[in-house]
Amino acid sequence: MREEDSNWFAKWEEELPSPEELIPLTQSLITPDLAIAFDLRNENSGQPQPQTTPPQPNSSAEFAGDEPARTRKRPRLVWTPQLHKRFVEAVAHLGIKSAVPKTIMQLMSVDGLTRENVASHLQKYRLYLNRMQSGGGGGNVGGSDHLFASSPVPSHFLHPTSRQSSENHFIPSFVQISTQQPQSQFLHRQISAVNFSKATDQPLFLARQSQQQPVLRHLHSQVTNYTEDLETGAKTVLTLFPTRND
DNA sequence: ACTCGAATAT
DNA sequence: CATATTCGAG
Repeated sequence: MREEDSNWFAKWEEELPSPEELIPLTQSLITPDLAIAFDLRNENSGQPQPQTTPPQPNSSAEFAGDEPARTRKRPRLVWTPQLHKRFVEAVAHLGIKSAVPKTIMQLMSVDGLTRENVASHLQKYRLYLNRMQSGGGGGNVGGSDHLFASSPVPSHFLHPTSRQSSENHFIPSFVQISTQQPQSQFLHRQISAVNFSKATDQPLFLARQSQQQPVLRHLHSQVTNYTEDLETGAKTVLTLFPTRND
């Protein structure tokens, strides 16, 4: 079971779009301590950067003095099943009602993913949901919902009957710690510290290594078992995402 | 000023 | 068809 986890992650990693640009979004959330703790070094120590990146309009004259404005033309985002899955998970945790592009995007925490990307996908996803409840339970799978069909639709997505506000049902969070250094323990301590100190009121810091900058987010959460995994491997990923019963 | 979201464009 | 962009609300 654990292998599966690492597998899905590996795949997920490959899916990451836009390797070049980062959304500055959360940088301000990064505390000095964490910044240090997660000290990202892209020393390609063992993990190359595969990225099935779509053709990027990057030829050769791009970096120069010109700065990588994020207002550049990004390649079309391809919603792979993995990406969509993450999307669904995010929506599920936010609650179908309160899930809006910005929040979803933040939860997904996918490098390079924009609010527009999510908005567009969300629009389509909603249509899919409607079309699905209208069509009744009769499983008429039109030939075009393959992507959406690839990820199970949480039950509460379909019934409008109130209830099920779901917000802090589960704690969506994931942490990627990339460290092959003796830092690992130090790292997890940092995380714990942050988590515990603010646990009462909230935030836990989510971290994920990206190209050059760490992306950290805070969510109210109760981290459960990351230490375990952390100790286990040098490079570990733990996801406390859905997992109802596990 | 910002973000949603339906409509529209590519 | 899938994704992007536009643009009028709130």
